[in-house]
Amino acid sequence: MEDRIERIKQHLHAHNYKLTPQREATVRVLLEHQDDHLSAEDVYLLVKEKAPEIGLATVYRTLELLNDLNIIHKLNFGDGVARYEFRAEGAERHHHHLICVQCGAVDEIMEDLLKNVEHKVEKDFNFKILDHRLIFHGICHRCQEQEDNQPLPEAKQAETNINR
Amino acid sequence: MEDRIERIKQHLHAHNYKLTPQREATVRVLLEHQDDHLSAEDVYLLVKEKAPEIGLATVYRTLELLNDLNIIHKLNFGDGVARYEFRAEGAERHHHHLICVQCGAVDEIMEDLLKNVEHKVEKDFNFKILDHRLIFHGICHRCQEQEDNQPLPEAKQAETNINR
DNA sequence: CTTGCTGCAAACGCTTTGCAAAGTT
DNA sequence: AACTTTGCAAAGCGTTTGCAGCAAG
Repeated sequence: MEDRIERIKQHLHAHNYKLTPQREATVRVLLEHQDDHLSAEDVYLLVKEKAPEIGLATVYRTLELLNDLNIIHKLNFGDGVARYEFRAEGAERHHHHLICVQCGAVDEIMEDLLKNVEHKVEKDFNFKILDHRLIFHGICHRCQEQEDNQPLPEAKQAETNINR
Repeated sequence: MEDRIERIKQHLHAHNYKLTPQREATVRVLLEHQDDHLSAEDVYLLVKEKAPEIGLATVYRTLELLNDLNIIHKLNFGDGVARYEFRAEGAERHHHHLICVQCGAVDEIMEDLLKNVEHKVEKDFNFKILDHRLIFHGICHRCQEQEDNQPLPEAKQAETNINR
């Protein structure tokens, strides 16, 4: 944790940026919620608990900075809100997201399943791939179990509502 | 073309909606630009050429309606603008998008490359897949050729700028 | 004459920006 | 002193909504 912060500090310094208290607080919140895909507003509210004087604009600026420096990753699940997650340090390639259309949960697949597909695309279309995004929409295992046990008459709508 | 319009008309009637002149004009624009991934604003401007009195709100409402009826497909490439494309009538499964980060072009792959990957995900994660989205970011074959011939000093930035 | 559809303008939610004050070197 | 960074408020953007008028069965 602390060593992670230290490395990020170095990273910022290397690009002539400072790890101000506000930035550090933001980084800590992100580190503590690595699996949560927080929106800027989420981050703002969490940072406010530690540093109540921080402004929303600063959070946005910090997130943009961290994204530009490739420290975090800006995600877009199509619901009109940007979400942010830490980028794995080991420079591992991608992971993918499973979005449940019933409860809105976002799970992750940590393997890169697309090696073969990528090769095929690069060859067939002569397209040099730099990055890819793969999102599955469906029903998560938790909701499937619920359905089996107690088939609710009115399905409760997801809070993360894609392409509504 | 005309028969396609007629079928859409039936489709609307079946759900108690009318194919008004404004809606028809919008559908025609979409039909004429099936490969273009138009934004709502794009559609609006094109429709205006034929029906200058139309309002932007009507275009939005029409696009939402057509999307709800599964006649068109709302897409999100992560640049903060919704884009729309016609859904293949033959109920073919998915296709994927290749977005060039240099010129902003959006090409399509018409095959579904993910059959195997889907099976694996459904089995390994017990996640019932309803839909998926796969987007590759990279350099399209056109820009690659340009680069080879005349390596420009300052790369011209794409107009479709993802996660800027 | 009831119902749906439209255009306009205002409102909306998320994000960015201008600016003066505060902090850092 | 020169330069970042900050918080606030205002503006920006794409999109949605309220409403009065219009169109159509």
